[in-house]
Amino acid sequence: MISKKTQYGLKALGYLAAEYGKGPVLIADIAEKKKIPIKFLESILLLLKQHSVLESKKGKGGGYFLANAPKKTSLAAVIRIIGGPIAMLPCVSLNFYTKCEDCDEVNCGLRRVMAITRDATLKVLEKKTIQDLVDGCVEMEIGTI
Amino acid sequence: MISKKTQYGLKALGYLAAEYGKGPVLIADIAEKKKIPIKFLESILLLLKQHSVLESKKGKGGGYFLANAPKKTSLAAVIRIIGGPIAMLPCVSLNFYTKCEDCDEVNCGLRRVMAITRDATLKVLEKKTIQDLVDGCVEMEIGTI
DNA sequence: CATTTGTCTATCATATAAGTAGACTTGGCG
DNA sequence: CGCCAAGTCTACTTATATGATAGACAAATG
Repeated sequence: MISKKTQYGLKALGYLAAEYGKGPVLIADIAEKKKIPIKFLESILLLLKQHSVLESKKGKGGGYFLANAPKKTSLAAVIRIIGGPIAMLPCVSLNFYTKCEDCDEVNCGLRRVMAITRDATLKVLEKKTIQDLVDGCVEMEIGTI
Repeated sequence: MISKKTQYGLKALGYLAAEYGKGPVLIADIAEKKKIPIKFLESILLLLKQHSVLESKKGKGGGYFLANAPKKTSLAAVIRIIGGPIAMLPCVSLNFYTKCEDCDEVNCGLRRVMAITRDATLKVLEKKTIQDLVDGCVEMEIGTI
């Protein structure tokens, strides 16, 4: 289970993806449309900005907007920023690895299985981007037709 | 991330899988070998027994043992018993579904992606069993040679 | 310079996780 | 029968994470 925080962050990004190219979007606007507590959302957006997923503009006419095209940011990246590790165990995490006390990692059966699980999950989350979070009809891959 | 509790449960099952067919195993034995706080382990094993994953025998010569052959119990089943949902969001959980307030599930982009992720994860966890948790050399699939 | 908007710090409430203690029950065995 | 070895159950305790809120501060626009 991902935290509410991560969920809120992903929803907000989906909204910003839909508004991409239309200039800054108000925090209050996102909060209302996506039904997210505004002060909580503030901290999430700030975090995403600090990790270069978002950019912002202050003052009148300001707001938040995606730092890059929606397709450029994977869901895995976002989840790692807000929610931390994607793997089910610290000892199989690629980005948040911590050594497993009390077990020989080389022979650990649990570790072996969890590594496989991680790969399967990541295969999806690395490929999907915040473009895929846009609500409504499924976005077609136009490609280079 | 799965909880320590789930992790302990899986490790314990891995140990019991290795001892399968050799009669009851003491809680204290599992706790020592797998370095799990004994009282904590007690409650986990009891929970697994209540869900028919384990059986136990009381009194002298008693202990815990698998209710079925190691291959018969999937990791998904165990994780659901101890740790709850496998999906990343309640609204895409197959076994612990709760309706998503504040969002139209049909059109929710996040939900769509999380359902795909869940499928990828489950494909592994439904297939792997506690047989796969046995430490040491990778178990070969002998099959019906 | 005043208003709008994002930024930052601090705090709080609650829930969950993790672990501990001790009494109770069951069953084997002499 | 009666002891002892095991699992069973109840009740806490403590630590940490989560979710949320309030308010002061800083920057940019017009």
